[in-house]
Amino acid sequence: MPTAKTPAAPGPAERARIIEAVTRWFATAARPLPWREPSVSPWAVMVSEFMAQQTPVARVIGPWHAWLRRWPEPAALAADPASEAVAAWGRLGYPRRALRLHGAATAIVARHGGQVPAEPDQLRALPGVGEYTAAAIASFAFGARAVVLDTNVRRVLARIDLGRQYPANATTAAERRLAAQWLPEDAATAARWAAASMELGALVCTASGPDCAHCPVAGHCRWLAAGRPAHEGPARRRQAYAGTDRQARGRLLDQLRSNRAGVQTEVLLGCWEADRAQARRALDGLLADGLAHRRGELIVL
DNA sequence: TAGCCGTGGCA
DNA sequence: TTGCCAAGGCT
Repeated sequence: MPTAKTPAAPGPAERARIIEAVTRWFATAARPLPWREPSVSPWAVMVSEFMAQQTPVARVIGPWHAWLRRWPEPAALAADPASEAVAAWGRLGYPRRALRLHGAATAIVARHGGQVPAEPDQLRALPGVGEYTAAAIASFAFGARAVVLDTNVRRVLARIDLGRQYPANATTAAERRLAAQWLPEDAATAARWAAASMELGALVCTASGPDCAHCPVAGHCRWLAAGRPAHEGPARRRQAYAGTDRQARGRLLDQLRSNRAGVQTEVLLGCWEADRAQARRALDGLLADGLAHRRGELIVL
């Protein structure tokens, strides 16, 4: 057990020094992600944010390029059927995001003249855009001052400011207030801090095996100073996957993606042999979600 | 609000 | 091999 005592939380002056150090680190250590290029459109940033929801950034890069070649602006995507978006989503996972991105593009055409809105409230109203994604688009695409609170930033703040290994299971109001305290007044600095603190969490202050030896703010971290105490409280629940309805849905959808002309219901159900009732449940779910459709005797995307 | 919703890489 | 976890959102 750690014996070191947790130092006091950083005040405004120390926060400013930490922000300065992290943004300076970011200037040299940032990954060259294509959607960070100054020339990319808000739409391109938005696509990257949808794809990166719960998906490792490295896996997003290829599909992101292909997506924007095919649909360089919201109107182009909105003009195609949603099933094309689901097919192009490929194996990124959580295919409902493809449906939502298509819905968001449609809404952008309907409500915003085909231009991605800059206002967080208008972004937040789009399908698939929650608190995080709205703030991320506002910040990264428009340089706005927004509280960008993703899993990386939550972990960084939990360690630096709270002295804890992990944040709570779900984002709390207290966490949002804390993140707001960290937000620099100046919009440009705030946007840099948002990107830099996320990158620190992704590259250095990782969930498991954080690289404190190379952390630019190791000297300011309450968790490190306290001897890196282990997480207290209930273990973070992880959902099982093998053998679940989710896996069955994924299997069925994979068949539909590779057979765009359609698949006989019986053949489709047959690709999940383990549990007939579960296969049926998965198909019903896909149909209900609009990820699959009946076309005569066939099931199609 | 807790449970759902895919997929794959890595230790 | 098995478990962990990754730029969340929705109900």
